[in-house]
Amino acid sequence: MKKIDIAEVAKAAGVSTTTVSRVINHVPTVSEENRQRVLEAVKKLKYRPNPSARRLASGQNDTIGIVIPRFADMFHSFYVSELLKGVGTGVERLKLNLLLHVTDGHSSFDLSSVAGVLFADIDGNEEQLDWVMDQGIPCVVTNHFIKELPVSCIAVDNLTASEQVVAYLANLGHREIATIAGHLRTPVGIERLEGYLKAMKARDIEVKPHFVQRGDYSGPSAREPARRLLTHDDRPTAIFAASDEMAVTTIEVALGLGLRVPEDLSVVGFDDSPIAAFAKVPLTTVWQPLSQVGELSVEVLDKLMGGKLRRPVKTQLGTKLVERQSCRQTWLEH
Amino acid sequence: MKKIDIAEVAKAAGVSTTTVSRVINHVPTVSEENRQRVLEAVKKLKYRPNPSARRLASGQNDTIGIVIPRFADMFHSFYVSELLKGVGTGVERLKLNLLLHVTDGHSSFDLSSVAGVLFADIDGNEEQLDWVMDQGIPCVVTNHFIKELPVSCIAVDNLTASEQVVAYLANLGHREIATIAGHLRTPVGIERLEGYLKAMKARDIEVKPHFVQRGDYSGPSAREPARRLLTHDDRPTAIFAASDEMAVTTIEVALGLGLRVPEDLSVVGFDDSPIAAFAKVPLTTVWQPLSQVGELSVEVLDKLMGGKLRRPVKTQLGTKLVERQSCRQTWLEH
DNA sequence: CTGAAAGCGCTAACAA
DNA sequence: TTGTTAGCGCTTTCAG
Repeated sequence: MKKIDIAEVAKAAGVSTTTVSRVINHVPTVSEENRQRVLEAVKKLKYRPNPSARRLASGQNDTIGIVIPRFADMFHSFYVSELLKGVGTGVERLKLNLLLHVTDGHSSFDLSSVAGVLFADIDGNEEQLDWVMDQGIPCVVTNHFIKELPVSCIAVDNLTASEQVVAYLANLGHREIATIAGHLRTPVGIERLEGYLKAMKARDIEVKPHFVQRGDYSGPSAREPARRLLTHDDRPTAIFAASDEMAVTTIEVALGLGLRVPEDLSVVGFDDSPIAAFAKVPLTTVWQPLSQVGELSVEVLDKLMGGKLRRPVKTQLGTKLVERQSCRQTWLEH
Repeated sequence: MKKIDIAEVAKAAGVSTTTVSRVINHVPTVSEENRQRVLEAVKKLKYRPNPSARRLASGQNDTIGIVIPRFADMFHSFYVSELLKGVGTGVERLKLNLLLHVTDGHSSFDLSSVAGVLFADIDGNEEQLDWVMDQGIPCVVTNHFIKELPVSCIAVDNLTASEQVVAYLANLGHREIATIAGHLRTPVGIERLEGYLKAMKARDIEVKPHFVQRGDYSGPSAREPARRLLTHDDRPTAIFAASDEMAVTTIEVALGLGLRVPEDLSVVGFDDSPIAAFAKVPLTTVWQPLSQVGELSVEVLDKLMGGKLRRPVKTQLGTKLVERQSCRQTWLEH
């Protein structure tokens, strides 16, 4: 079974390769008769145009790469699924192809075969980003707002989101508001903490030293911080955790200590991951427009590739506080 | 800024294009001196070989496509993340590229640019599968065990898994075991129900008509079935739900009805999704080797593409029952 | 509306 | 060890 190329089809249809090419590419200047003959030949021979040859000849490349750092934990899984949903939508709408690369950090993949790159976060992929930028390949970074580099970033506004959480809690009458922060080596973690600090300050609420604890977003990492907070003489009436996992763990610790949630303790999470709704106490948390981030990123990348955008774009999308049942007004506590 | 091709580099390095090609492709028969000169020229000119030209000339294609049906619900998200983790690993190990296509069902994507296709389930993608098989493109289907078609399938052994659930429950002393099945139009749903039925029969336990209820895997879909089961005069002491979401909902309904879990009702789920561990009552459920499925699929596909495999492979991977706190021995109930 | 011919950038014999 | 020379399969002028 020999391979069928455009010439075979042309021969079978009794036309030139050019005409076949025209039919394939939907160029209108082909007589209906020829078009039919070509279409028939294509079907009969099961002809499939060679994409490499196509791209080579037309000098085009419509595939973008997306690099995703290690999927380890649940947060990343949820984050990635949501992001991918948006990216998938965008890619489909713009008729692009998506080359996926799940990286463990340093494996260099064939970024060369791609017209643009999307970094789903870059924690651990800094060198790859550098390389891509160095090569002048258009790229967009999501979830990681990089102020220093002239690169496009699409992320969620974590700072404002955290401020809103504190505002919400304060409106409920809370003043003893503690936080369990996430990793402080990434912008996300830093911003969530800063938002808390800023909002507290804005309301002239004192941030007692032990009110700022740290975890790493994972559930177990919040166990100790939560215990410290809740067994302290001066315990908070509300805790803002930088992830839903940590919030859920916090609730568990509280319950284990004989505290009632939300009666004795209000808890707010971040992410609105699936566990939030199913948790022992349905969690009030921050929803992020992750799939929008994905879709927008593709759009921006596409423009970048098309040269329709000269300067890097830096965008932050808003979040929404979703109220469930883990918070309560202080004056109802008694 | 003109485009740099291999000829430019050759000129700059004072060698032929062939030599440059050799250096790029790590062909050993190049003098150290020339190699260095080429490398320098490459760096100075920021030369990046054109992947299309490369593939065209070498007649190779090392990218595989993965098509993922609509991500709608949580189950799919979790399923996809896990699968992708495995696929990512496999692809990296085998030095393949991964073209991702998230489909809403019928959009035809550029499967032509790919040497093999992985279908992450095919619910709703039947025509695409047909087309790919028709074109003779190697492919592997996961999660969906297709007996009728000569196509490779890698899936989880749902039948045995369900049998084991019933066995587990029976060993705990339960005889009044009901089930809330999932979609019965896909093999997964059917197998989970069949496993239940088969195991019940094997133990000579009567399956009362109302003991077989149906949902669609989603949490809300189990609400009515659970209520029917639990408000029935002849209510079961154990319920096996075909998904964790449905199991969690079942627990909620039971709790709402004043039943205790696991004291008055044992519940088993399926998937071991993240919500299982965080649920109100930590859920005993079935863990599936999803990432292994992904990795194995890539391996099989690679062999298929390399012609190292003539017949389609049909493999079922085993599951594991993970015990948490939603089940209890019947004789402890009183 | 159609076709001949000139590449697209690279690889792979084949010589040297 | 190196270079010459054909293509790889398709698109795209440019005449007709």
